[in-house]
Amino acid sequence: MIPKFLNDALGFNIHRVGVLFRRELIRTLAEYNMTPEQWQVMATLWAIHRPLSQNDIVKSTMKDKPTVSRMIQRLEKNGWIEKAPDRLDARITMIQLTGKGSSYKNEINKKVQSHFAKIFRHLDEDESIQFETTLKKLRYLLGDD
Amino acid sequence: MIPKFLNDALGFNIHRVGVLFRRELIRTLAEYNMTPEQWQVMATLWAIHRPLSQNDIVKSTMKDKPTVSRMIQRLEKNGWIEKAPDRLDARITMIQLTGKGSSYKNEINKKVQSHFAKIFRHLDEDESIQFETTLKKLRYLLGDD
DNA sequence: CTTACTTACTTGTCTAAACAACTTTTTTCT
DNA sequence: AGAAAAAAGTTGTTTAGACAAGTAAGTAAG
Repeated sequence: MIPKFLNDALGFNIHRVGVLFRRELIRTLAEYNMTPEQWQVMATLWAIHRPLSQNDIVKSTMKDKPTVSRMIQRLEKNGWIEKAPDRLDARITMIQLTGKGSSYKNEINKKVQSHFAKIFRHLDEDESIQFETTLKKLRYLLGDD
Repeated sequence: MIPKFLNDALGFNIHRVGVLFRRELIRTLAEYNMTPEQWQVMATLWAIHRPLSQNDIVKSTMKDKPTVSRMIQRLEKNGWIEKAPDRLDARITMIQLTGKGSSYKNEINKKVQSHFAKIFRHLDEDESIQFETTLKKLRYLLGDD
């Protein structure tokens, strides 16, 4: 049984660390005019190597449809991606990287990687693994599939 | 569907758990027409037992001045708090609970407590403590005072 | 076939975070 | 005392999340 004060502290600290983490990432990505959330979408496209429907992006990013819809509009406006209607199903909009979108993959990912690494190199391996395990358990408990 | 490197990134998981946690809290608080962020401000006022300046709230909630300014406007509009100018320093706006704001303390906090408890009772005590320790270390590393 | 349902996506509204720029009031410095 | 700096709040703009409601296209069922 976890003491009441600890429950509070856990919820509070998770949120607080998440906020701090995001704030640093904002500054890391600012020079590319890209937000952490947009990076998340780009990282998915970079990883999968093929066009994805908006709905695929909804599923893989844990964002809702309106949020993805508007993020896609902004990524398109900034020239990172482009939309193409699906040939077989007119409801579907496929999203693919532009030349610019593809070309920045390594540069941006390298910066983000070192942003992550800068923080986590201070944790030893056991601690990282344990932390990760608990996070994944929490994700599961919170119904994240 | 989530790219593996992303799924494995600690930073990503921290954020994801934070988002899931907040989502549940939104539903817990919806019946009071209160957001998790507004609850955070109310919880601070409930805990301190005396009026706070907006700047005190800025410091204790890790939010910036514009965010707090507008949150205070909404909390006031919904009758949870009221503003009063400071007698000695005309720059300062003191924030205090209304009767309504005070009266809901126990009811709302109880709901939030059980929201937290529902998740964390699945972690044993050692795991909770280790997790908490790592979170605090990360907060420190991220420059949170 | 056409009515109903489902899927994919968009639009609108509200709240919040980040950042810049601003006003007003107080403090500091010379 | 007067100018400069700092502190406390506010306002504006952009992005994002949550939720409700909508459109358009495809599927299923009578």
